[in-house]
Amino acid sequence: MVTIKDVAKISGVSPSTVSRVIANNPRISEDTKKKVRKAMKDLGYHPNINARNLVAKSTKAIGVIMPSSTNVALQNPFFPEILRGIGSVLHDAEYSMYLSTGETEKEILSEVQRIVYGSYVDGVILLYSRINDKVTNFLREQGFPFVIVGKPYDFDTEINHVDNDNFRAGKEITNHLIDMGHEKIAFIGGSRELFVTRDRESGYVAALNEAGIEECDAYRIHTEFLKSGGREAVEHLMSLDTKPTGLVVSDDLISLGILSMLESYGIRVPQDISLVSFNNVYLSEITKPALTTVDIQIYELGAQSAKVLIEKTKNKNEPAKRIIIPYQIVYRDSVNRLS
Amino acid sequence: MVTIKDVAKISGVSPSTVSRVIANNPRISEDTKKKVRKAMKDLGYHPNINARNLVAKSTKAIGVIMPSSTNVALQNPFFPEILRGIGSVLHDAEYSMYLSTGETEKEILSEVQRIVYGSYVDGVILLYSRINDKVTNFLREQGFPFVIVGKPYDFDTEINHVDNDNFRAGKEITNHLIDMGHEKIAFIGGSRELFVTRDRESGYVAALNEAGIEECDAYRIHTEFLKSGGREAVEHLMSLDTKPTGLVVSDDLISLGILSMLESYGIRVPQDISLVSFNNVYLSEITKPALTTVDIQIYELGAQSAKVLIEKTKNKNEPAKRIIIPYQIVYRDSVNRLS
DNA sequence: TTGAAAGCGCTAACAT
DNA sequence: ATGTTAGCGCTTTCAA
Repeated sequence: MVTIKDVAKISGVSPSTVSRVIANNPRISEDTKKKVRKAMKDLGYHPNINARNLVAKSTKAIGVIMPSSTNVALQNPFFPEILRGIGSVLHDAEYSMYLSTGETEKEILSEVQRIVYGSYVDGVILLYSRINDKVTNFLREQGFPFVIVGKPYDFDTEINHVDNDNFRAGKEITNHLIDMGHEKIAFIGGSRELFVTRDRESGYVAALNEAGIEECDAYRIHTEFLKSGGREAVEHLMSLDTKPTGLVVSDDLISLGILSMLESYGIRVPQDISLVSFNNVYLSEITKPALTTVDIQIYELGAQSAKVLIEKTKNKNEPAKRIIIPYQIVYRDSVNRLS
Repeated sequence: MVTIKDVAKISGVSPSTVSRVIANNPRISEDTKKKVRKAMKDLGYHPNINARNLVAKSTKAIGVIMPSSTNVALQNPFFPEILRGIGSVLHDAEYSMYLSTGETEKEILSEVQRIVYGSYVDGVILLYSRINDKVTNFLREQGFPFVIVGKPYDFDTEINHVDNDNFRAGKEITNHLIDMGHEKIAFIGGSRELFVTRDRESGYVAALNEAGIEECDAYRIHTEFLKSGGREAVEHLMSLDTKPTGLVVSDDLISLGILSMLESYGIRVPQDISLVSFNNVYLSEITKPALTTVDIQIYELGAQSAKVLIEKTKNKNEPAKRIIIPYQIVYRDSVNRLS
């Protein structure tokens, strides 16, 4: 391994001068810089990150916590896309990304403790937000820089987070259905533990209320992701006396399952029932019909969270931020006007 | 920060003894170990990874290179799943994972050089395999431990790789179509640059040949992923005088697009045309119809590659391995017997 | 079984 | 503008 000393020897300066050249210290003459840089190149020198981190007490690395699990919901294309957003910002800032996947909360917590205590990273991005999350609590207690993609279950003025206005989005997309003449509108959401689900559902309820449409419990369904859940939801809805003519579904992935179930039942979208959903994952474009859905800008969600976190790691006094990424409704073919 | 010295002071031993306790050195008496461990716990001591790496000249970390890009193909659920497989093995081995995403080959190369030269990681997993890849070349020249998920374009006896037998899989799934009475079978694949595409296609061709079915160029289509590509493929195929009755599609994601296009044309699957594909991403279960597809065991692909790589980093003399993960055909509803 | 001392590669006062 | 020195937290000879 080529060290700073080798470079120093070859270029006839001291190690500290080499170090200063690396840091591009302005008090080093251009001449020496040139000389040293040449030596670095000739020798193929690259700084050893561990030595540097040791003294700098900073790693220029961010930990990303991705709740992996056998649950297929986490095979969501959401993740590669948000990683892409994070990665892009980190790359520009010359930070690295440290990815932790863990199945259980306990596993995740011990991972996080390891990387925090061991100075692996300067900050952490949480790609999930659960009610009463131990990881969040730990990070908070440690005063360690972190940011949540989504909404913290508590202390939301103290905790950095990047989110959409899911309430408003839920309301707006429901209103779209109402504007198109629908009144019997059902909501199909994922786990109630997740804030996204709750917020989107509240928006849905608010829209109904404002429009003077009575909401009914039978129209609000929570399902685990995908196939089986989709089946139950559709079966339940279709067993009702007054069947809905519109569906607000809280995730494109769930919509896929629903779409498939509806087809089994010979119910056509949008002719027989209209459907809107959330995320605008690329899949929503290639379903039949293509989905009218809320584009939540996943990439941006990732990019902004990385940006906020880096600021925070650089300046511990940076106040906690809440960043709301604007959404946009993408109108496609899954909604019909009810005449 | 609590250091080894603090622990030493509290427990009344020397720093080196503490270090030995951490390493669980057998020559330290159980008594001292107990004493030291208590002190570590009381103080909340955690080893500083950078200091350790610096002297150990090993990081117990693996770099994973994920070709991110705006190309939606990379929003493939394949990635979260393979990361899950890798993460699980790394976690058990107490390794950490560095994730690098890069848009261009140049960007990826410089990332890889940075983490290799800077001793960020002990080894690298490449989540892609391109023809004449600079990154592969670099790693090979450096003699740096790495493994490719897929097939190396060259030196495949010298390079660790974990792959499926895509040729055989392609042949077998095509044979399934043939067994079901199909003769006019088309192939729709992704980029020809990718070995997966090539191998699966070769398998398809081999099956036709063995069955004495003449292959024709008009039946072999290569498309970029998803929507637009799917459209062209279907339009082309349906403009033919003798339209195919069977389709071998090289990726579930492409199949989704194709399915959607076919439906636009009023062509029913499997009544009018049968379709088989590859990967068995969870989506293939919730399409209408559910897809008959090759389960390539994505999780296993990731887990095994991590395993091989860790072995290699621990023992540089470990010979290069080629690991073939068995596949399995999952029969669902997208194929009809032709009578 | 334990301690003392050196050193991993780098940065950052403090000198000059 | 550059060199000298100390030290980051840890592991590992070498000595006892």
